[in-house]
Amino acid sequence: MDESSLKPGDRDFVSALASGLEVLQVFDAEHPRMTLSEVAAQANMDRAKARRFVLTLHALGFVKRVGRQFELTPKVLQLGYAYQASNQYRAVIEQFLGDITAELGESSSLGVLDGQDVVYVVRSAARHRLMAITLSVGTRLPAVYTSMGRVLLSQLPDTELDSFLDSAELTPFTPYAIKSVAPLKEEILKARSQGFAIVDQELDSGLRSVAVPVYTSRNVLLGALNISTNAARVDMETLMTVYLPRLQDVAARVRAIAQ
Amino acid sequence: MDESSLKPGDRDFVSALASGLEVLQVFDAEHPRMTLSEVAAQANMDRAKARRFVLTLHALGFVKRVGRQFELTPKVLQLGYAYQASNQYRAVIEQFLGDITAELGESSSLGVLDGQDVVYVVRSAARHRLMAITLSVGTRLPAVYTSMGRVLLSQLPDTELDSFLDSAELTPFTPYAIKSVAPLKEEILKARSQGFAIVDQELDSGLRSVAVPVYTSRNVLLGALNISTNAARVDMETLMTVYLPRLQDVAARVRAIAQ
DNA sequence: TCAGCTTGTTCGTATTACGAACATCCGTGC
DNA sequence: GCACGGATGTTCGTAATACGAACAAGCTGA
Repeated sequence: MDESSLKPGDRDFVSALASGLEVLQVFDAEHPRMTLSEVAAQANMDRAKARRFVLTLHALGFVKRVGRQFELTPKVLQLGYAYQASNQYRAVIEQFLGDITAELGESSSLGVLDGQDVVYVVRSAARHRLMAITLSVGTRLPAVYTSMGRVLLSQLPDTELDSFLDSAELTPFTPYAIKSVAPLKEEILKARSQGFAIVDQELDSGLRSVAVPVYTSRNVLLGALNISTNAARVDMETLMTVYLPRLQDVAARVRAIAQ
Repeated sequence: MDESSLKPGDRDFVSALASGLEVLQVFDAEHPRMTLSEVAAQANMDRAKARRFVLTLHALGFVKRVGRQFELTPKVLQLGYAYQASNQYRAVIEQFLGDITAELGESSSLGVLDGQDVVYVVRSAARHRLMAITLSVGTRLPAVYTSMGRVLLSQLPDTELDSFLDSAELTPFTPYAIKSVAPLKEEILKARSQGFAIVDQELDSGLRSVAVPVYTSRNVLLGALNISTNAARVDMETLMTVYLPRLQDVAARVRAIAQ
């Protein structure tokens, strides 16, 4: 089978499926419920076409109707379930992350690389934080501006890393954010030699995080573990001397059990 | 717009989307990765057809190829993200559930009704439990055999409850499980009058759980909160005198903040 | 009440998805 | 090493499916 993906317009590309998934994905945090016309506008699609997809998703149970508006049903969670269930170490990682949160009072996550983004796969949220970090499983953030992304990129072979950096779009979120490829690559190579990555207020002001890679005992990369903190509360020294060793401890314990 | 859903074969039903989603859903805990032929067999679909859908999902980034096999990518988590993000009280409920887990050392969840099932929407897993309860967000379990399901059913109007029970399939999982509709309805009505439901070893041997409904201050049902325990470790009295009040406390606190 | 805008729906047909059949690959046994 | 059979990969004629222009119905504000 040819390695390169087929494209829209190819005979084997089912454009109706692509359009239907496009419709499913226009429901987002900003648009949790919409009329048919709003769906069509968001999806940049003919109204009659959007109608068919919404009605089909409704018939399949993925969308429900409230008056003239539509919104997703919990059945959509099932679409991600197999991915979650296929990670056999997910439950134990969740437990370890919960330990971190219980002990340090910080949010902690497992993320994986997906295209240009990091996707949150497991998450243990800190409690009683006024400065809320609003993330959930499935959230995607640009890899280049997250500690997890940087540490995962550092584990790529050079050719893959260079290829990634060639096509990386650097759109700074804060004044602190890296703006060009050369310093970014330095940070990634630094993460490689250190075995961890710290990102300080590059994704959002006040957001400081540290991440380490987590491997199985057979050296298969499971993802990156991180702790997210508030820069006003946690200084760099605490991050390095308390939080990082904690992460490294968890990564080692996962490695000891994960084949 | 007609309230009754359209059916396969109707002109407005996009069968290609339905088939594509069917293919996406044959990846499950038992079949996390499959060849094209295996996908076709699981989906009960012509091989060439399954190929087109798998190739399209691959082109869209939802599926990746490993040799001759295909598996889901973390991008599928994005399909559920909007549902999660649209629940504006999710983060705070997650925090409260985390408190329960920290305090009692038990798993705690928020679930909602979806068809005949309860779907886990928020989950805080207990740590260091040898008797593992393997669930994740997106997991579906039969409403009639779960405490959350029973308590959610108890909040339905009578006509809806009777309609649900008319079509309910009772397939007992354990010797303790209710086998017919009359005693089930009694349990549900009991849950309605008590304001909570307890299910004891009906879903799985050793699994004991208690659930309460959680409402907003405007009396909109958000779902059910539960605590799952091991019957060998937690007796009924502790469940009633320690765990249940804890749940009711959380439900009240959610109500106080949730509009 | 009426007009204008939005939402809901229909149906002729262009285009798309279908599957039978052919092509290629891989693993096993001699 | 080679042949064979089964599994996997792909093509292409065409049946049928999805498309969108246009009509129908509903809603809201003046």
